[in-house]
Amino acid sequence: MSKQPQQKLTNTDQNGVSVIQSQAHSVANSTGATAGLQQVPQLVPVSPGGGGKATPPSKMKKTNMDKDSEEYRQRRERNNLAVKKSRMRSKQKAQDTQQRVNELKEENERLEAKIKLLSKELSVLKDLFLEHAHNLADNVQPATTATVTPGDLCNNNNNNQ
Amino acid sequence: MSKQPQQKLTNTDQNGVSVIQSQAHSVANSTGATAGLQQVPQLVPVSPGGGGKATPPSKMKKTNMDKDSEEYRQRRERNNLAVKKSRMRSKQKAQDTQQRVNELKEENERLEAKIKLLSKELSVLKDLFLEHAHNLADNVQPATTATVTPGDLCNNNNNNQ
DNA sequence: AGACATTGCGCAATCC
DNA sequence: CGGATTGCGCAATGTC
Repeated sequence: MSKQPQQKLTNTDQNGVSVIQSQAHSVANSTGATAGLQQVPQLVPVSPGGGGKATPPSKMKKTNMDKDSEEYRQRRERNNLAVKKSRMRSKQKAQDTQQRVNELKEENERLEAKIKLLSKELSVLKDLFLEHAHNLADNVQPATTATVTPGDLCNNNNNNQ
Repeated sequence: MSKQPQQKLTNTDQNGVSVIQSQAHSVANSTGATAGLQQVPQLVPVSPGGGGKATPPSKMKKTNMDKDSEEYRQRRERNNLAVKKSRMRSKQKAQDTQQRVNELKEENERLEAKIKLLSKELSVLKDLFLEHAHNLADNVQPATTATVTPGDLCNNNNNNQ
């Protein structure tokens, strides 16, 4: 959804002239408001100084900065594609991460439940032992007076998944 | 640190046609309105004759798409700000999510360790219990196959992923 | 050194 | 009307 008028000429290469249609109007270009004020200092590959490394042909940067250049267009298109891909991946990753959080949260709950269960079991068992110790100490042997039914301890571990 | 001068230059015709306009002008750059960089001046010559601009009931769409329009520039700037903010937030959120994953993973390990411990404890106690039961059984009825204690039901807690 | 990947940013459409 | 989102293209930069 969210479709917007956008022409996606997937011109898979094609030498010769075409595609590039230039519509003259809409001259909106130069940053009008910015009446060419102080421009940010552009970092320049200066360095030669005292004969440093071999400064390669210090030509102008990209002699063909011409947007008309076919090569330029080609590069742009490629980059646009790459950008799209990258963003898609990024988004996907974020989504995955979010999902991971959910999964981990779920598992955490599960584990905590299990801990609770085990703790309870342990507690019961310990009580049982204590009680028994009592009985022994009292020199009494009422067989199973207490509610010592091992069954309670055994019917557990019912969690799966 | 990665600040780069940048220039804007976009054109997307409302028609949906990607207009490629080429203007072989010099590489005049401007507007470095990049994050927290100076670049304060940004005023356009105020409209002469005061500002009694009555919003014309324009039926036409965007008659004033003029980039020169002060209003336009203002809107753009505002939007740019909003965009920046939004993106910042988005990024922050992603980061937080990632961190959450890490935290959850850590906690998970912690919980699992605890489970392991509890399980072990439980196991030991149960064994003790069984042993004791055996003793009792031996005293009461020395049957050979009397080892049919409920233990069989209990030796289970050893399953974890 | 060329190609693809990332990233910051501006623009415009759209959502709310 | 105005901020918030989002898709997209551009250019600088990073990485291989």
